[in-house]
Amino acid sequence: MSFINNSKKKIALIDCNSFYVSCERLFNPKIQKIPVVVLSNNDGCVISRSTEAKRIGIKMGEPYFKVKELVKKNNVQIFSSNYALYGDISRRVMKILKGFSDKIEIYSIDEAFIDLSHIKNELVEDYGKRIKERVLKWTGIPTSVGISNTKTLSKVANHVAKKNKAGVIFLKDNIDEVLKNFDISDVWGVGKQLSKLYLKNGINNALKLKNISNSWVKKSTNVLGAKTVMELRGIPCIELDTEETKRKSCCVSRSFGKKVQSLEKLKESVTTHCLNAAEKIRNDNQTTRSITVFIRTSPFDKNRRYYSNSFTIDLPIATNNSLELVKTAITGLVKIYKHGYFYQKAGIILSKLNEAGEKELNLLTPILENKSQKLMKAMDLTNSKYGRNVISVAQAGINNSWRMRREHSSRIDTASFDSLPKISI
DNA sequence: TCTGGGGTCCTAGGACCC
DNA sequence: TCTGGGGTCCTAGGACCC
Repeated sequence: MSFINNSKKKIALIDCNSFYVSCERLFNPKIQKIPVVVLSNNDGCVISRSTEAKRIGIKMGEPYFKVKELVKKNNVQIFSSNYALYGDISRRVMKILKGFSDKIEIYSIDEAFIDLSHIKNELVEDYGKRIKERVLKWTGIPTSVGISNTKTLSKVANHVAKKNKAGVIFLKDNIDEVLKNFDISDVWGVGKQLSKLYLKNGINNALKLKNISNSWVKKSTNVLGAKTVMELRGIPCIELDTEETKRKSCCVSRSFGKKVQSLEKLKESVTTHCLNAAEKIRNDNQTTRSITVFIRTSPFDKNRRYYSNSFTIDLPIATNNSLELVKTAITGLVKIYKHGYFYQKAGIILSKLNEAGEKELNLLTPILENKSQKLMKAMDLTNSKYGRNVISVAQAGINNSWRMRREHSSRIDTASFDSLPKISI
């Protein structure tokens, strides 16, 4: 029997405030104090809001067309998302965080857990403040820091820190008081379905969830539900994942700027997605043994019949060859395409990913691979040098009418001096 | 007119085997 | 007419996350 002393464990969650908005603000002094929102791909939904935008009632995830009035009335600045920019800023933030603890889990583009167990209790809040200050000073990105002894509690602490002036909370005493005022649906790991279940049973805040009986949770939910409860009690159940593991699947999909009816146009988009996915896994030195293609009409359109379908094809030999993947995906697409529908989205998923170079036993592989590998390498090199999709395949089409809308892009490029704000003295 | 995209993990159930 | 039990592996679909 072994004892793990968890009483000293301290996990910090550093979360960038309104991350995408903050990134846009770095390069645009005029939008510092006014309401700003960033839209999802295709200018579809609101996915990042400044405090000012939250205050005037723009909700997270709301479709853009529903808030257009509000936007107009309040002179809200709108941006299409620019993931190249956000990814770049994110890497800079994470690099700084790594300087504070090598036990770090980069949890998403805008947040990371770090282990601060080595810092004494009485110093840890100050340490959190130093992290926040350094990230702000070196990147310009504001963050909130929540510290407690499990990941779930540090999420709670972070929530509280976001509303707190200092922006840093070490949640150690009065935990129950905080949990009592913490909405059940805001608890990490409690989504729509679990919320519904808990509310039905009178569990409407985090404290009630913490005090629920073990047998009830196990019976009514699953292991994840039980883990959340334990974590609220201060017992670490969700380990810090410090390994930088490679992805297990790779999905590329897009909604269309305009609804698509023809098989030809669907082929163009599926081809484009395949090329991008193949490039991604080649970048990670991976190969795939299974490709899924899917298409669907809009689930929101009540006037037309809904159709959604997918087709998965297992590949006899693991590959990351663009041409081969395109060919396979198209045969799948043809099987599920139905004439007469207004398609809204298409995509592909590569799964059963493996490390490339783990050779399979097949006599033909070496000869076939050599030639195509050289072609792929040349393609990737050209595209990274001269811009994405400079080299493509004919099937992907050009000037496609189905491509996504992106009408509010700031077009900021961190590799270009032109993007820097100019100061006149 | 207009409603994102990319992941992970878990579970139930089927296929298969001895 | 009677028709086991237990194990593994795989997959699709659901729930959750940001």
